[in-house]
Order: sequence, then C-alpha cells, then structure tokens
Amino acid sequence: MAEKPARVRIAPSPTGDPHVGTAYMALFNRALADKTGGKFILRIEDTDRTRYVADSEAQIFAALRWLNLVYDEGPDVGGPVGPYRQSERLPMYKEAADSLVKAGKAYRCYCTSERLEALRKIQTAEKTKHQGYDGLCRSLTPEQVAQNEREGKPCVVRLKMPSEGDIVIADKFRGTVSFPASDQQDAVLLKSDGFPTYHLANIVDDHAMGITHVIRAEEWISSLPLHHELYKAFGWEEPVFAHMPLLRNKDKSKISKRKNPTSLLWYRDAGFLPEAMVNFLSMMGFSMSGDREIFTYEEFLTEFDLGKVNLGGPVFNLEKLSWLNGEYVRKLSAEGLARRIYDHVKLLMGRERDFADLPDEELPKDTFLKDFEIKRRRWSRNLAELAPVIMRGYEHERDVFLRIMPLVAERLHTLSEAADYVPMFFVNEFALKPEDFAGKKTTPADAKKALLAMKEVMATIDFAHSGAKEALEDASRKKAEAMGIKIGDFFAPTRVAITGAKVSPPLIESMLVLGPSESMRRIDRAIALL
RNA sequence: GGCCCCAUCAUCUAGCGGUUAGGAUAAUGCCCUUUCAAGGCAUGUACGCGGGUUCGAAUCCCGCUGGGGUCACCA
Repeated sequence: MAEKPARVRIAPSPTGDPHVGTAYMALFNRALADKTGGKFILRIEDTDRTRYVADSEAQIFAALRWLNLVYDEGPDVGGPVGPYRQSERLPMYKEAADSLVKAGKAYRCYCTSERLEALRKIQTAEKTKHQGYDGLCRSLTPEQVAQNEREGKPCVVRLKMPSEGDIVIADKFRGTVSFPASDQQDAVLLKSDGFPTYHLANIVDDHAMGITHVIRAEEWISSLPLHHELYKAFGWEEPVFAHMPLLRNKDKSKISKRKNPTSLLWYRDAGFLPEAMVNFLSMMGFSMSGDREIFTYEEFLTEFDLGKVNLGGPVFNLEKLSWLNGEYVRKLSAEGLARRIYDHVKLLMGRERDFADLPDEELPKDTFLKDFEIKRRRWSRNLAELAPVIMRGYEHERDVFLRIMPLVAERLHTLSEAADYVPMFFVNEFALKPEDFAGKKTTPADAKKALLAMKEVMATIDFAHSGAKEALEDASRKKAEAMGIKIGDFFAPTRVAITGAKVSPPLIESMLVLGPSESMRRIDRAIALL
C-alpha cells in the first residue's frame, strides 16, 4: 500500500465507559497511519453537555494506552492542530456556521421543539413521503429574521440540503453509496445553546486537522449525504470515507451493553491481555494469509490493507477471545506471566465490592456469558481480597511464584482465573469442613485413611532429590494399589488438604513447591479435622 | 415503514470462474491423565432462494428473501 502518509483519527465522545468499538476503530485507524507512515489522532467529541461523563475522557486515554493503540496527537499529548477537545474549539464552529449562513448555504431556524415534535408526529401518523424538518424557516425573509433576532428568539442553524437528484458519495469499501436527495432534511449544524452538532464539528475539525481518511463505523453511513454536502458548502476537499462493519451481539444486532460486555474496563478487569484483545479485534473483519490467527500487531501491519476488510458484521465472540487469551498467556515466559498476574492482582486489590454477585435478572441471558460473568466475579473477589498475600508472594517469594507459573499457565484463559491456582501457595489457612474431603463415593473417614497413608508415603521420599516427583508418584500408586483404592481417590483428600480445593494445580508438583514440612503441616491439619 | 448497507459451517473466516469448499473457536467422540486444564487424533456442520451470463459458478449480473444500520437542537 504505497500511499501518502494518512492522517486519521478516532473521535469518541466521553459519555461513559471506553467502548470496545472505539478500540476496534482505533486499531484500524492506527494501522492505516502506521502502514502509510502517517499520524493517528484522538479527538474528543464532547459537544453534548447533557451526556457528558466527567472521568470518561481519562478512561479513554487509559484504555487506548492499555491496548497500546497510542495516538500521535490528542488532548493529553498535544499536537500541531489542537486543541483536540471540541469543547475548546467552540468559536471555530460558530464562525464556520456563520460563514455558511452568510454565503446563503445555511440559515437560521427559529422553530420551537414543540413545533418540530408536532411535525414529526403528523409525519409518522400520515407516513408522508418526506420525513424530517419541512424547511419552514428556509424561506424566512430578511425582515422576519431581523425581527426574530430583535426578539431574541432562540435559533439553530440548518444546512440547506439539495432536494433533487441523488447524492452520490465514494466509500472505500463499497465503491459508491447513493441517496435520493429528496429524503434528506435540512440538518441542524449549530444548536440553540451555541454548541455545534456532531456533524458540523466533525467536518470542521477533520478539515482543520488535515484528516485524509475517515475510517469509522457503518452506523455513520446514513449521515454521509449531510457530511458530503457540508464539505461542498465549505468548498473543502473531502477525505476518503471507509465505513467499517459494526461489531455485533450474538443475535447480530449492534454490539450493546445489555447483550455483551462492551466496556474496555471490563476486559481489563477480567484479565484479558491487551495484545490478545488487539489480535482478536484484528480478526473482526480481517484475516491473515495462511489461516494465521495468532499474530502480533506488527505482523498484522505487514498484511493490513483496507481492501481486504470483510464487510459482514462480525459477532463478537467472547468464547473465542477467551481461547485466544489463553494462547497468549501460554506464550508468556514465567517471569512475564508472573508480572502480569502481579499487576492484575494489584489492579483488583481492595475492589471486592465492584465484583459482588449480581442478581439473576442483571446477569446476561446467554449461558456462556452468564457463566463467565458469575465466575469472573468470584475470581475477581478472591483476588481483590487476597491481593496483599499474593503480592507479598511475588515480592518476597519470587522463586516460588516463578516455579508455579508453568503449572498455572496452562490452566488459564484470563489472568483472573489465577484465583483458582495461585493463592494456595501463599495462603496457609483454609476454612475446611470434614465434608469437603468426601468424594462422590468416598467418606471423610476414607479420606482420613488416605491421608494417613500419604503421610507414610511422604516419609519415604526425599523432597530435595531431583527424582522426587517420580518417586512420590510411584510410591503413591503402590500405596493406593496396596489399599485397593483408585489412585484418584488416594490423591483427592490430599489435594483438598494441600490446596484447599478439589480443583487445583497438579498435586505432586504443588507439594514439591510447598516443601515437605508445609505439605506435612497441611496434611496434619486435615487429619486433625477429620 | 422510508432510505442505506450486508450475505460461505452455530461463530470468526479462506476462497476472488474449474477445490473432495480449507482453517480456527465452539460441539461430540477417542487418546493422554492424580483434579482442572492444556495437548493429540477423529467426526458432524456452510456457499439463503430464484433467475440469468458461461463449456463451467460460492465466485460475475438481476430479483427475492433474510439480517443489520439509520431516520434528534445524541454522538
């Protein structure tokens, strides 16, 4: 793609949690900038005062940084064509709107919202051909306008849209998209509060910031005619438009909070790795040659080409993301994974309340999502609570921490799942009841017998010896056989005694990590309980 | 409903006129196995329908159907 350096941007509005769709668009924009040696810009579109959320902007910054989808220019990093926050560019929009009015390409509209609402009602009821503003104020005489102004009537500025013919606009993916002009309405450019609408600000800024390619979500296609007419009215050159498919819920509707986790904070808190997220998002609408599914951003770049984007709306499948994340976890070195777990635990520390169980009606309906969310909350709560212990383990018993990483890694999909495998090495008090030692076909009494037998076995083993693992296993098998019980039933009570749970890392290796005295201590405690 | 966009397994996708329609996730079965995983092997599952064009269509064209988006002084 030997193209000129592109200047691209994403323009999220700070109205809530940073959205996965924002990351998706950031990725493809960042890629085009990198591919062409251009710049990727972050612009905050905060022109809606009613939906403004104070810390949303900072979270967008943080989320993009987390994903390493960094921007070259933006509100917090500056740049040559700032400010990058629309609320700080208000005079420009006002001036732009005025110039359009002066040139006769836009006009002031004094219609009240009551009239507009009534109009809308009639149009819906009668199913009139033309829906939308009827252009009443377009034909106001200069005298009437002057009169309205003297009276201080609130007004908006509307663009004069053409009413005949087709509006044809180029789209990088679709060739061309065309709309009957008669369906268009004179859209509001400047609101009565003096703030611009998205459309005005967007075009003014894209032009002022030298944006060459607008890669954005498909939901914007329908405002393409307006944007096109705006560029025409200003006499500005239009950027290349490329409308990406929308991320979808399982039912194919536009991805939404109710049906899917959409907050990037959710993914971070759940323990997804940023590089896995980026990889996964890359696969939404794009595929690498040779059936490659696991690849770095750099590898993605080598093959990235807007021409290869798939237009069908991809369903965001958490199951596959979860698998992919596991693959990334397993690619990490012991040191790398340890560090990720440490950072993750630190992130969750003290946040137990964020992860309280949800009432059933607030849980997702989809069984996988529901199940995942329940487990995720449990894991997160455990980690939040045990964070100090786990962190101390990382800081002061690094050798132990590193030794267990291989045991843990192949059991993880997300970092949070470490809650099931890591704490047992650093927590030495388990709240256990005799029933916890019972199996499907075994009683606590059977468990006690097995534990006593395990003690005998352990007494014969030199934990420090390099063959300790095999020795312990062989001896255990022989013992189990001698007792006439299955090896699984022999190990099960010890597993509970050692790890505090029925599901754990491999038992023998865990015992070796803990060492003979701690292992023995845990077994003795269990025996005492039974 | 009007307008617009889209269309290969359940899902993500490969395919760009001639393939036994390939891979991955998920599912199922088997193997491995001290739990849980991970891993290995195997199986089933797709070109929405109807017309063209062509010697030949998943691939090109048209229609239908289906899905989605959008119809604000929100972005």
